[in-house]
Amino acid sequence: MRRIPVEQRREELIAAAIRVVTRGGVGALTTRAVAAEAGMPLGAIHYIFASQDELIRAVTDVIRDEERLAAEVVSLEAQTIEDALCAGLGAYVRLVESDPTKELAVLELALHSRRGDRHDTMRDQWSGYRAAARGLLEQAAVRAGVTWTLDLDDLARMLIVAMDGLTLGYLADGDLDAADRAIAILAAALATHTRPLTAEDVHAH
Amino acid sequence: MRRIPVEQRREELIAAAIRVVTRGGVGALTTRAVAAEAGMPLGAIHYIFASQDELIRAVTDVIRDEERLAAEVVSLEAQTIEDALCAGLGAYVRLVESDPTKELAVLELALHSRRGDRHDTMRDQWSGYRAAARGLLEQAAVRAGVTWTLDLDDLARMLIVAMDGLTLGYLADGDLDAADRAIAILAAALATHTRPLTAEDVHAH
DNA sequence: GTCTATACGGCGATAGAC
DNA sequence: GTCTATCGCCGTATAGAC
Repeated sequence: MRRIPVEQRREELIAAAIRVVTRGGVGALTTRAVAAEAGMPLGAIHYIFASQDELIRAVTDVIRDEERLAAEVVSLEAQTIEDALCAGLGAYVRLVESDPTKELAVLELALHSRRGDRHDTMRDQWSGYRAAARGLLEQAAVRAGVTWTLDLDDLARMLIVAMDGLTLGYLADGDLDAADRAIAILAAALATHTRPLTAEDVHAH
Repeated sequence: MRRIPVEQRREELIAAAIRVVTRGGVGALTTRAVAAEAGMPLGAIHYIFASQDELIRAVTDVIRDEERLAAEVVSLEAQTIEDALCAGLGAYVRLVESDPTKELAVLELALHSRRGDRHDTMRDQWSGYRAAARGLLEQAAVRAGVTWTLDLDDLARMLIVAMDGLTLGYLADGDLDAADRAIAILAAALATHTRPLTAEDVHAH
């Protein structure tokens, strides 16, 4: 073990912690469990992370970045805004379906960070989600040749509200069909707030 | 203490547990903390609840019933569907605003119950929320003299999706104005799916 | 029936051996 | 720099005193 550089060891510990928290929830995220999962001695954690709380913080940050990355990968081939939104939200729900406990862990970590003196962590996390959503909305509009008629930040917030709600709803009953119906209603509603691009819009750019 | 009937003691313990979990989260919901909060000896818990898990389950159930009750109390004086939805959702978000840590605890408990062998608990809880939402939608429609043009269960699900998302969003950044703007978008969208009552509708009843 | 005292294990953290 | 041994704390659960 002596030769492993600190940075790699740090990453391995975080990866192990993510597996642990995914499997057993925040309550199971203990230093002992992480060390065992990573195949490292217990003490290894404490000269990389000053405390358990610092480890949890690092895990939360990594998961946030992973999720943001996943969102940016979504490529929307659909032509209309409504189809694009249906496809995007549908893909997201199926991501939750493919690994529900992971999403459960994300929510648990977020709520955990909201407690105590780390309100900022959750604020930043959701702020990042909304920024990603805003980017997707812009991209979809360009592709469909339309422009949004409501404030983009408000629409992005609406989209994240929907994703959060869909996540909780799916975790509760696992009803994928019902989620799709809710998505259809929502996509149609958001698509209402677009209009075709005019020459002036193009010029304004 | 000898004279206190079991039922009352049970209720006091649950009330104490709710205070504890509201204050410190699921992680703080320990038998010692609850006993101290209730001013009872540690042992008192274990001949009322077989285990800590049973106590947590009881707490979850009580909170679920409380929330359902709160939802049914909402009286909508607004005349149009859109106003009624705005008022109802606005009132809900302000309930979250008035006691964020309580709502945080509700979510933590739900996610906690979803882990392990109690998937049913969260399913039933959300099912109850949707039933209440369905009732509110029906009531609001009657008052406004309209009828819904989409499946009521789907609309009710949409409403709960929105409430869950709004809750998480508000907990993240505490932006009440932004929540109101999202609510306005949503209320307008749902109001789209109504039409005025006709003579046939009245007759059908 | 009610409560005390305690057993037992898992936890985070650290001092000190290698 | 790396790991082991251990401390003190806190959790659940229970055996037995009142």
